[in-house]
Amino acid sequence: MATIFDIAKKAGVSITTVSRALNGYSDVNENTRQMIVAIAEDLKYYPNAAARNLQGKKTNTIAFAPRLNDHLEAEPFFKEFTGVLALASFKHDLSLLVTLVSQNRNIEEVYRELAGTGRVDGIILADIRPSDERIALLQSLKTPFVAFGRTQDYQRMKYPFVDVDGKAGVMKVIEHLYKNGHRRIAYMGESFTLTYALDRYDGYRQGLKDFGLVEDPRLVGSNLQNEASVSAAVKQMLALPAEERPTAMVAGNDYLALHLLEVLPGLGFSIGKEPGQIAVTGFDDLPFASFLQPALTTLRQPIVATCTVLLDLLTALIKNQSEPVSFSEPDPGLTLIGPNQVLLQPELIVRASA
Amino acid sequence: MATIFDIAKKAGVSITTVSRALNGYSDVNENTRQMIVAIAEDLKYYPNAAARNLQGKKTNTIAFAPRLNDHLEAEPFFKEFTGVLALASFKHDLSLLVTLVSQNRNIEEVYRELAGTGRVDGIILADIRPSDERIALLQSLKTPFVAFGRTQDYQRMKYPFVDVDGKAGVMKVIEHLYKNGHRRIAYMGESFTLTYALDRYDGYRQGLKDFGLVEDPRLVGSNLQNEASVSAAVKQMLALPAEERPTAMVAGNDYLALHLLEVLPGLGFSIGKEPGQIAVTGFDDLPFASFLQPALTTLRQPIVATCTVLLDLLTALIKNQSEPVSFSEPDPGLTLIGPNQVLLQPELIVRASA
DNA sequence: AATTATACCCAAAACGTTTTGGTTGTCAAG
DNA sequence: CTTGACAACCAAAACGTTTTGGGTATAATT
Repeated sequence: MATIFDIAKKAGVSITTVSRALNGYSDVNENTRQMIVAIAEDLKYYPNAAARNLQGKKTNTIAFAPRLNDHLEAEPFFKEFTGVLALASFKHDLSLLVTLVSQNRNIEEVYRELAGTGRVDGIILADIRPSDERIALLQSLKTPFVAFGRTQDYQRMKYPFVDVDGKAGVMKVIEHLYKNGHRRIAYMGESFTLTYALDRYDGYRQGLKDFGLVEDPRLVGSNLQNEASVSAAVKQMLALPAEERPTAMVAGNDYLALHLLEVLPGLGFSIGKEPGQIAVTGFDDLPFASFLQPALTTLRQPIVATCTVLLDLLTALIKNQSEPVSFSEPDPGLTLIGPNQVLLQPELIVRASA
Repeated sequence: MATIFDIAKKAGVSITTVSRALNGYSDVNENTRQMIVAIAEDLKYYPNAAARNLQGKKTNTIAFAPRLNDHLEAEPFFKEFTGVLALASFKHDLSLLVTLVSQNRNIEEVYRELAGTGRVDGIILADIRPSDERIALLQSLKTPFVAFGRTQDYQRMKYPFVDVDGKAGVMKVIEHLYKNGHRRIAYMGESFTLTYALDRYDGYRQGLKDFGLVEDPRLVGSNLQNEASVSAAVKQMLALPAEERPTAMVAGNDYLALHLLEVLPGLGFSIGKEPGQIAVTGFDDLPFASFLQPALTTLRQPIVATCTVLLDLLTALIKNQSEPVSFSEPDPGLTLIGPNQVLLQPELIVRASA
């Protein structure tokens, strides 16, 4: 690999001049520059990223460092999200460093290593919990970062994030179901360790309240993560006396909804919006949702918009523009709920299942 | 950020000793080491990655640098693949640097930058073409790399790769169709710039030949990439006299098959394996394939096995074990067709559509 | 008592850049 | 003829590690 020294020798100038020529400084003669550039091309010179970094230059790389969930229920969403984020980064001319963080590993260590040691210019967090140590850590490290999701104390902590309004989303679902005549609506929830899961459940409770329904604990499943647990929860609910059974089931994500579609027919229940059928809804609108049988009524998570805004925020922070930025893809469902704190609305996609 | 100097000062030793203590060398007293480790923890010291790199140390990072396709037909596969690769890298304790390479950008530049400048320990290529400049380039740079897919001259070039045997796969499909009575089988192909696409088409031709069928150019679509082009091709084929029409359509990937499922009913044709219906097959077995209506008969691409083997090969190369390695997930469908050249068999998944 | 071995430590070089704080020479203005 | 401005260049420091090639005690061996 050719270095700046090789070029300097060949050109008969100092390495300073080579560096400045290549970086477009004005204090080098145009002829000299052209000669240097020609030699650099000839030698196939490309600057060593590590050396450049060590000088505190930008890496043009951002990290995506989600905490890995033990249950891989969220894996399809992870793949979708990562893919979209990679494409979005590409549009900003950034590389994406994907570093998964295992649960049991020392969280602080991982993020300090990412933040403080010149590997990346900024970090995107995901899988935020109601109370998440990582926020304060990254703030103290003064690394540009944006979270996908928020903690409970987001107002006080004033960190930048993008979140999808799961609560409002599920409330829309409840409204939809209520208007279709449903009065006994069950909630099939995932593990409640992450904020978004709680948020969606919150939407369920608020939705019921708004329509004067009371929450029946027997109609709430939690910590569901695979077909077995869904099946168990469903059986319990459907063992209730006919008039106490749910007529609709709101799932915390598309995968749980998918399991419902698999389990219910086996128990002799039909799924759909007709009277006598059980209505089922999901959350995310993953690519398979529209192909399910019946097609799944769900909330579409605006993944592309999310990634776009995440990157808009992060690149602004990296450039040290602490002021709120304007977004490259302004969205009707976008609200600024604080400085650099963005809330996006999921879209209710009504299909055949509810 | 604390540096090695801060620790040295506090401990009253030289930076050499700090470095060696932290890196587990034997020439430092156990008491000294413990003191140094304690101070390091206290100061929340984490070594600067750039500095370490500059010394030629490993980065524990590998790059995934696919060439971006202009048509995004392959996008769902890209997402799936990237996600699985990230998870696989995680299991090897590696970070994954995703760098998309745009078509029009100077290819050489990108890969030289990745390879020569200490950002990553190795590279995974994808979207290989029959003749692909990148292979020779990376070989000349002496960077560890593995390709997903192969060039035409893979025997001569002797570079490591993992490929899925698209030719054998499609041949299996043809056999399946033939045995179900089909004699007029159409092929709906994507753009043929990438090797795998040609390979699949090759399987189609060979399959026909094996069963004594002759290829009818009117039954071959190429360069299909969206619903419109699929629709046009289909209409042309179905405008043929009844006895010359295809009774089965083999698509080059699941997305094209999906388009077929959308287009055919609108033209008054039913899809399935019954006489009178048109049989449709895909390739990839993306997550949605089983949910299509009718469920798609397709070839399952072993993405997890592919990524596992890619990483087995790459980590071995990084460790300088040029010898073929043993694979952590030995697969029945795995063949070693050359040193470090692995071929995996796709699995025929028969569902309702054919 | 002199030599050798061993344990422990360190100064300086090296990695390849960018940045700092100059110097030198030329030309125009005074 | 002097001064100042400007263009063009450069030596050295800096970034934070690891590695090289030692050194200096102390203990063990002759």
